[in-house]
Amino acid sequence: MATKQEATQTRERLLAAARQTIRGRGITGLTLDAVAKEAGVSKGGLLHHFPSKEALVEGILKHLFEVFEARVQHYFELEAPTPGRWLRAYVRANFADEPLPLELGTVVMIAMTENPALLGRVQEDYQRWEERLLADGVSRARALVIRQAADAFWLDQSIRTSREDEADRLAVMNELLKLTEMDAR
Amino acid sequence: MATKQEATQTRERLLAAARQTIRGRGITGLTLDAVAKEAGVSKGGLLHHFPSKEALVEGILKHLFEVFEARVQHYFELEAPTPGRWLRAYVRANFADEPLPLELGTVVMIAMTENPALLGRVQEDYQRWEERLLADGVSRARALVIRQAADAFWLDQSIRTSREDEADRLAVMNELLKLTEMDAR
DNA sequence: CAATAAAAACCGTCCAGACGGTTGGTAAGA
DNA sequence: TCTTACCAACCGTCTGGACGGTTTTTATTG
Repeated sequence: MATKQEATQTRERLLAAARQTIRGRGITGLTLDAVAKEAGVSKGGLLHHFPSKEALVEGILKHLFEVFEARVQHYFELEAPTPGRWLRAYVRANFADEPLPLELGTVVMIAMTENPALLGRVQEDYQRWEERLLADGVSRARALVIRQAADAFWLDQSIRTSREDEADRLAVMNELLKLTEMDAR
Repeated sequence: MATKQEATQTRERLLAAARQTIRGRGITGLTLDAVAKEAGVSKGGLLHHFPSKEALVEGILKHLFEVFEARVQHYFELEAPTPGRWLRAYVRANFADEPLPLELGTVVMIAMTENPALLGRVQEDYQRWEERLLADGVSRARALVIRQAADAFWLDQSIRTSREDEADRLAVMNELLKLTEMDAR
């Protein structure tokens, strides 16, 4: 029963449950009890994989970063090898359908306001993206603007109560993609 | 001792204390006890002014929105009456020095993930801005991009550990201001 | 201008449940 | 036999909020 494979599965189930808990119960709803219950695991079991809540938050954070990074990579390969390629991939990854950014934003927020030290540990990844995005053949200021606008997508999407913003979403994405090309350095 | 004026002062002290609590103890650190203690008021006193935690969050939210609105108004009056005037005021308000946006973002986040109904109540204000920003003589897509990028400023600033990003900050702001002018409709 | 009624502005205590985390165990594979 | 993977019960503290009291302000009279 306790094979290594099943252990990893449990770990992933716990991470998935944590994400679901955030989606369903909000920031302060992310508690050990809730996550354990959501995953169908005892709290002791949860604490076996993540020995503290901080460790759990860090786990979610790292996992989401990894998923997001994979997404960027995916879109990068589909993108034409012209200046702004990384930026366009980054934009597309943010505007992809699955609601990853919302959870990512939430967890980043928790970490940010509550445990800056933790955030620092994950920041290396962020730094790597930053460098790629800024050495992408687009002016620094323009690149920063594009990244910021893309980052804010989840925020924006969450504030406006679900109107049929599909058109706007595409419009914003296309505008950002265009901005990567109008400013080749 | 408890004149109407001082009562309002207490209310404002409570709101200030709540903001300070967020800054100092993070999202989950925002508790009634903590706020009351920070304000030097009993918990009963706090609950007199804000009969529930939800009411407190709503109070902070409304207050911050008001402050921000006043800021936008202020910068609007300084701005040249050419297309993109509201957008430029909005950008400047976001990039102003005082660290309002971080708390705003935090509270919006709490409300957003935890109590969407509450957020809806404050959304009228947001809607008003939105309309102004979109009827500003700049194309819709461009306007949306600019607003999003401005919104994300606080997020961005908080994630990157205080490097000397002052130059970047100004660069981003100026780029956004420029983008309001390059796209007159 | 008192006298007084009534409302508003608080305080201090208490509580039931939720919180993060500990402990002592069991079962199974290596 | 030792380690890994888990469970169930439990602990001390904190949580949002209820409650009853007390003091101060305001409104209403005579």
